[in-house]
Amino acid sequence: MDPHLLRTFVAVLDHRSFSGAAASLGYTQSAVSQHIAALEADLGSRLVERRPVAPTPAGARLLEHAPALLLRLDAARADIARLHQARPTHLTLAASPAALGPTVARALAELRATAHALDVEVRVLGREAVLSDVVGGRADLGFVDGAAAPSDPLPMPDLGPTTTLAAAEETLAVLFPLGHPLAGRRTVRLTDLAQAQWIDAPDTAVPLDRLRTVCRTDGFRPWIRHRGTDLHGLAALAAAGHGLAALPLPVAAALPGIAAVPVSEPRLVHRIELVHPVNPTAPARQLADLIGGRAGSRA
Amino acid sequence: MDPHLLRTFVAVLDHRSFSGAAASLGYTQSAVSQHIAALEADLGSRLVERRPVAPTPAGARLLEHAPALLLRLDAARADIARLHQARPTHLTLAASPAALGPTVARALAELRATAHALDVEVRVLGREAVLSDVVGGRADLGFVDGAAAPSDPLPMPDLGPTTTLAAAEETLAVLFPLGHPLAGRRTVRLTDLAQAQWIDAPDTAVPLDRLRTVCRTDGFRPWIRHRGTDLHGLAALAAAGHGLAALPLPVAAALPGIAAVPVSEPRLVHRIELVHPVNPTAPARQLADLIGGRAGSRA
DNA sequence: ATACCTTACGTGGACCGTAAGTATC
DNA sequence: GATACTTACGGTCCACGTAAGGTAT
Repeated sequence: MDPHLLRTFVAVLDHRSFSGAAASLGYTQSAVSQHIAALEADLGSRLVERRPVAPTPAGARLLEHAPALLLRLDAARADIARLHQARPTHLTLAASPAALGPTVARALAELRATAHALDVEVRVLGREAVLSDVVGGRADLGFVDGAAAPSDPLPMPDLGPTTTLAAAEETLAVLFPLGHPLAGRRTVRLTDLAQAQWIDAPDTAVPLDRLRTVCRTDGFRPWIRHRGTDLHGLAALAAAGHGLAALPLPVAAALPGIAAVPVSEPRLVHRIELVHPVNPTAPARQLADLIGGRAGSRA
Repeated sequence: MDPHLLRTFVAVLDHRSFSGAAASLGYTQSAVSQHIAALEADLGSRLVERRPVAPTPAGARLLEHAPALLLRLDAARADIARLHQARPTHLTLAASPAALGPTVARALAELRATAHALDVEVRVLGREAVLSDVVGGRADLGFVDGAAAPSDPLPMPDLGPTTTLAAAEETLAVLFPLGHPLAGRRTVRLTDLAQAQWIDAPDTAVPLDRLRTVCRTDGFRPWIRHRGTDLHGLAALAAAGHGLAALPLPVAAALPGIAAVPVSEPRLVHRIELVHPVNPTAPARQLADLIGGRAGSRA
């Protein structure tokens, strides 16, 4: 179970092709074939079905472990790298789009007021990409958003040694096109909207499966899919009536062409969590302290 | 970062010796030296201080990742192995000593009444060993005990894909020697005992650092150390006045030579959690269902 | 017929053991 | 000076690329 073999295993199933995986990893098809054969021999099970390429049951099990293993391997390397290349004038943030609201912006402004000559970079990414950037050392600090019951934590995948901190709780809102019958309402009940047409925008809005979980329903079925992390594109879709989406009120209220209506039932908040490694860089720690001092922390 | 290198890295720091690690792994000292050198070259940091052998700061970071990585590697292998060697008439349980109380015993008896010819093996181990046996496929089901606030989960290290279930909540008790001034009390307050002499028996009783956490104090200092998983040995130490220990009341009450006094403050329970892989064997699933049906489950 | 994966084979490098070297107690 | 880790060196095995061989669409 060499990590290289696991990496090509994951790549093969990502690309659904041996040759595609080979190209993306800089191997020949032959090498990829040999990697998969070696893994299958080692584990004593066929892992990949060929033609078409798909995981067998055993392969599916391995797929539950392999990405986490590779991520953690990167995390270990990044943790050690951070020890001798701490650049105190650089700060790289990774954030999901809806996490970049007034709370984070204000704290960042406050930090820059005290620390001049701070070189800040912000990367807007999907949720898993934010976490993998933080864990892999490509970002000093991450902000991830989601919906949850008040003061409940967001569910986080296994991250290894990191620190998580509640950064903000905001009102959750639903985006309606301006002419929509509910667009004028002061509040809406999310459960009433379970059967509506929704935009499946897992990296920008609150993911639909998350809405299903917190509302304990199997509604919120996707009507149109939105990939990427573009809030205005999402707003344009919503404005044109392609479906509904859930966002934090402070972010939603600033979007053009739509009406943002707060959610009253069930009692939910839009929550932003800050994630940083256990040995953060100096500016990352300062920003975390600024936000933590305001919002209260948890392990 | 080959897993073999990580394994010898962990072994070297466990043994605090290159030659010791070599002996335990079946390598020569030379190979171990080369492994560490390869790791250090790969990560660009000295990881191990020699003479005496100890982790450098970078090595300490790696030590936070390496055991979890190796455990998860075993878990992946075990998950796949379980797919084609499910033996429906065997059931191997792993449990920490204080988890093997009446709740588990009764459920097991109930299972054996319905499933005849079931070949049961019980392994009593320390907490981490229980988890690593379950995750590594050496046990079908694990029971881990600990102290927590009522209906709070026990803190679990990263286990990868497993299912955890609250198996029982019992009264927490403190063991006193029979002549002790507090031995006759109906209840005691744990916070009053923070400065007492305690037995440090992390694999048998509730670990002292756990008591410190739930009581939010830095008391509960170890007075004598107890290694292994022997409840009667622990009771003998307590009976002879070598220190106090915390155990679940149903278990403590059955021990000879000591007085078991329930804890009234802070509000704590002794909790037992059941851990099993996501694809359990048939008997393991039956036992988990028996216990889950009685105690209520959680993700 | 043609992608696409597998197998055969040769070379270069990685890994381990033996043995000599070096540093620390 | 003894113990314990490091370095040098050689043999073996493994992993990759090239190229030929299957196989299913």
